[in-house]
Amino acid sequence: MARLKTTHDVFSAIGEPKRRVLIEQLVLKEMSVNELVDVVKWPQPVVSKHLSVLKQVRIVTERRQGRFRLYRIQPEELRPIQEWMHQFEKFWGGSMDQLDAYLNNLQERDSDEQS
Amino acid sequence: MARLKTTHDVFSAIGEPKRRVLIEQLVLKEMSVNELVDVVKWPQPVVSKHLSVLKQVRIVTERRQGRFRLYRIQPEELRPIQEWMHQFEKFWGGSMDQLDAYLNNLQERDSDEQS
DNA sequence: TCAATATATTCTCATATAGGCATATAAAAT
DNA sequence: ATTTTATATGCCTATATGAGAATATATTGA
Repeated sequence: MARLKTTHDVFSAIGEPKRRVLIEQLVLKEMSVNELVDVVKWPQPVVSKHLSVLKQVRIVTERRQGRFRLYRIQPEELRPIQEWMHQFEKFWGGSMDQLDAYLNNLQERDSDEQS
Repeated sequence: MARLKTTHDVFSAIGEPKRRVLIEQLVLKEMSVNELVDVVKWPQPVVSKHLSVLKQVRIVTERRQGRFRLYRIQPEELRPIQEWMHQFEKFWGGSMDQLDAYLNNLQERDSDEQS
């Protein structure tokens, strides 16, 4: 037949670049729709519609507070993606890049505390 | 205006479930089109078309060998996704699941060597 | 050369949106 | 009650594209 709905699949949901931008903002902090509009500079309905998709796939939740609707990320819902990515890790740089990065980070933090 | 092409974006490319299935197979080993058809049981043109998209975004490369075309995964191309996912790791299970797993692994290997 | 095999391409159709615009809804403030 | 503020919805259009069917292309073999 034709294409399939992206609105019920986490993988497709993050396939849309604007939705990734919204996610990147909401990772930083819970925000209202107009706060997001201020940041991304898209028309409010565009933001609301993408949020609606993200809400349907449960990547975000909505919390009402007076006139505002506060959107918050639900990182657990993105786990399937992380898990799907595991299958590639064995190909990557000695297979332990992330660990290296993390250890380096720890070291840097240690030095910071000592200084 | 309207939607954007997925054919030039790694994130959108893996948004399509059938393409993820093909990737999952090609991670295991380089395969020809008909080998893939045998595995997934879809019409050959369907497989070829999805491979074409994956080739355009460079997730796979094609190598000709006689009448066959062997497709091989290019894991580096999926790195941007892995990197994008990093931003969520701090939310997950003590924030250091993967590291914990790795350290445990190291320890086990140490014990093995000692035994 | 001709047939067989392996794969890509073209054409068509159905459908899923992304975004624009206008408007509806809902809560708060006056 | 009326207005203002915050957000969602509905309608419309353009376009992307997944899949089916038929066909084209390319390579090997007889």
